[in-house]
Amino acid sequence: MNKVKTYKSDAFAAIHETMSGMYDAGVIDKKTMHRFDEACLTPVHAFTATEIKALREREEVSQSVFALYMNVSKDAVSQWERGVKKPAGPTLKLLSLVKQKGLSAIS
Amino acid sequence: MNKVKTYKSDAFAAIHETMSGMYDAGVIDKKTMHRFDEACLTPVHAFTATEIKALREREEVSQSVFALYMNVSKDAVSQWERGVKKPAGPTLKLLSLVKQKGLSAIS
DNA sequence: TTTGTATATCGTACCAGGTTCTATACATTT
DNA sequence: AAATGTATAGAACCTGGTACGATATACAAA
Repeated sequence: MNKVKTYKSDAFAAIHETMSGMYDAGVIDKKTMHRFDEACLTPVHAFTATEIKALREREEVSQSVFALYMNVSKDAVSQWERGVKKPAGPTLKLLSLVKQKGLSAIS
Repeated sequence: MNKVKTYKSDAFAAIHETMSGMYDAGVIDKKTMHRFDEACLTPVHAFTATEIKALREREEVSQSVFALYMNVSKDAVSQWERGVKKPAGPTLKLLSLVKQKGLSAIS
């Protein structure tokens, strides 16, 4: 974390570089830098079955196509929307990305 | 899939809208439209343990921070890089996104 | 009407990925 | 010397995701 990362030019990159510079300059410590990384992440909250279905229908795709984007089976999507299985971990992360940035964010 | 989606203005959106228009006009059928959706997705290939470690080090973050981005435990990242566990499904999708667009793509 | 396609539900069963816990080791920091 | 950050290691557990059918509906075309 000592070097300044080579980011694509977006808001996040700019802020991160600024923070990295502050760390390099000794203005903030590693712990703060770590907490900053946490703060930068999109919050990953749980999704209810109906929320997932609403999200998919907002994107106007079928369960099959939605499954393709998420890289899961169509059965998985069906089970999410019926409350049979509850997505977690990386799956929640993907759902959060779609909710906040749209399907194109993960295409 | 009948209506044209309200996309953010990027290349993918433009192409997708064009394709949707072609579908609405009857130029292409549903099957083609579906195959188009597949083609638009970033290919999700498997990752070896060393590839994952190299990817993380390219982004210059620790296993803990990388785990935060992926929304998994730090142990999970460690297991990936040692070949103990092999990520699949949604996890592979996230790794692919990071590889092709950088960590900022999933922040 | 009949046929075919696309979509979605339902049930079963299985596998393995991810979690949690603990312990160890090393380098850096204070 | 003590504390912290990073990474490895192994074990047991749980459940998410997969795969296989079968069923049902809606809609368009033959």
